[in-house]
Formats: sequence, C-alpha cells, structure tokens
Amino acid sequence: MKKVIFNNIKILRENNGEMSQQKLAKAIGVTRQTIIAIEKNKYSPSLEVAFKIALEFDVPLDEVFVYK
Amino acid sequence: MKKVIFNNIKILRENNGEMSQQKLAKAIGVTRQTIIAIEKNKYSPSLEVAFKIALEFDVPLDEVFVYK
DNA sequence: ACAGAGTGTTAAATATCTTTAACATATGTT
DNA sequence: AACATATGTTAAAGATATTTAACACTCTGT
Repeated sequence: MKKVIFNNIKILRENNGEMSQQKLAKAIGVTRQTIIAIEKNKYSPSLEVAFKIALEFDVPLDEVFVYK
Repeated sequence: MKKVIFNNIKILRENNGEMSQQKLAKAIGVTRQTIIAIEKNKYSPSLEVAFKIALEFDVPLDEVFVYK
C-alpha cells in the first residue's frame, strides 16, 4: 500500500517536438540535472517545480505525475 | 505573471467533519507545524505531501492546490 | 576523425522543507 | 479557577531538493 510518484516527463517531452531536457530545464528555470533526477525518480520535486512542468506542457499536474 | 500556489486546505478540513490540523497531520504523517506552514503559505510542500493531502480529502491535487 | 547535441553520473555546496520542542492565546467545559 | 482542545509562533537541528561543476558515453553530421 506504500505509494510512489511516477512521471511522464520523457513522453511529454517527446510529444512536444522532441524537446530536450536542456530546453525544458531552461523553460521552467531549473538545471538540467534537476530534470534528469526527477525524470529518473531519484527524488520527487517541489510542488512548485511540478506545477511549472505541467504548465510548460499545458496539461494538468496529474497528467505529469501520478501517485499510486 | 509571477504565479503563486494557493491552497484550500482549511476549507477542505471544515468540509470534512471539522477535521483539526492535528488529525490531518497525523493522517498523512507530518507534524502539525507543517500543516500550519502550508495552510498559511509559509512555503509550498513537497509533491509527495501535496498528494497525500489530496488523497486524504479524496479530491484531485489541483482541487487542493492552485497555481496561478 | 572530429565536433556538436543529447543524455547520464558524481561530489560538494546551498537552499528549501520538515521536525522537535517550547511557549502563547483563545474558546469551551467541569 | 483549572483543564482540555485548537490554532499560532519561534529557533535550531535534520532531511531532502536543487545548484554548480566536472567528466563520460552515444549518436549524428561534417
């Protein structure tokens, strides 16, 4: 019953004109390493960064991150 | 254009049987001070804590936190 | 063969979130 | 009056997220 946060960032990047990690990072104001860490589930981001990513892809937050 | 995160935790507590900050804190596994800090916008929580709060009230995350 | 772009890794420093603990104030109850 | 419950505040310590900087690997194009 221990839940984990999954993310669809890589898929969203690919579906948005092959957007690179670098471009996404710059667009939302974090470093590339942060995007990699989140994308690879090294840690879950702050709520603010999560919202910025969702906004960048123009989707609701729970289409980027899923808690289950 | 600078966006901020708002939250409806207080209203959600009131609409869920006058749930106290203490009970909410215990239910999601954080301290009461953390609930107070989030509720009063002293800082925005981690994505994980945000998801736990939404789950506790059985609503989607963007009904608890709004980014605008 | 070399250069560039994209992705991945690590270590150390800094920033932010969360806890622990203590105290304050207001309200309701015995 | 004394007690309990709920909310709010603060300071310091601890945990987690993020940055900075450096290096490595693959792929594509020249």
